[in-house]
Amino acid sequence: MMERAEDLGLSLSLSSSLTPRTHHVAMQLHAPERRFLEMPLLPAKRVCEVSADEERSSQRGGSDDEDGGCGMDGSRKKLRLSKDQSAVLEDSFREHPTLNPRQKAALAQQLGLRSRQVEVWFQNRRARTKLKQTEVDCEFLKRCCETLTEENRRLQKEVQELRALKLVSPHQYMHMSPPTTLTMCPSCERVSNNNNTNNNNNNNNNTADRRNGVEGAICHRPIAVRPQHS
DNA sequence: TGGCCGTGATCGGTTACTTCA
DNA sequence: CATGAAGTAACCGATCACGGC
Repeated sequence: MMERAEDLGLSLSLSSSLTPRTHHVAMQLHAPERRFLEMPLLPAKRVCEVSADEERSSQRGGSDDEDGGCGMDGSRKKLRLSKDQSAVLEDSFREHPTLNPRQKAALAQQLGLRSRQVEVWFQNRRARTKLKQTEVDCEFLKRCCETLTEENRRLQKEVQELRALKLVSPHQYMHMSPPTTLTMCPSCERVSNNNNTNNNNNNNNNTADRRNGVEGAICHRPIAVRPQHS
């Protein structure tokens, strides 16, 4: 039998390869099983307004009870999960950020919730995890931008100084060693020595990318190396 | 007591798949 | 058999709204 997407070690993040569609495809592989689990045992509508999702839920959930948590006046009554319930859901989420119908039903039964509630909890959890991750990524990129701006400022200043030196003292300029500061990428810290070549740079790339993890993926620029004087 | 925040619930849209004419 | 429309299920982002602080 095919493995579920969540069983393949895929996790939710901005860079995750687990797209909704790929996961959906995985879920679809369980279609017969799903149809069995989702037999409408209690198709009756509730007294209060029934939304499209809720209606789907009552058709899908099967064993869901009738109490959707809304009063006779149609007002929402907010459910608060207990600490134990939250802990179980969190553990389960860490294990698989998405649930197949069987897992959802089992979890719902274990916690005494409707499967729709478990489903909503996971949807909200995924959305809010992604939001947090976006904030973290944003902060990281902001810092990167600041660092690069500062580096750029410094390098421009250095270029200015070198140009000035070239005008004032061409002989000294021609015989000075290349500035090492121009041979290191500030974001991925790839360093090349003065007699390096592009091949050396490429050899360093993989190592640097591995070392830096996500950060290594930020830098796609060629390393700025001052041309050697002939 | 009003504002803020965390969070459960809802809404509307998208996509992939199935069924049927 | 191929095909397009309709139906269904699952998911998502945005938002609402309750309840605690």
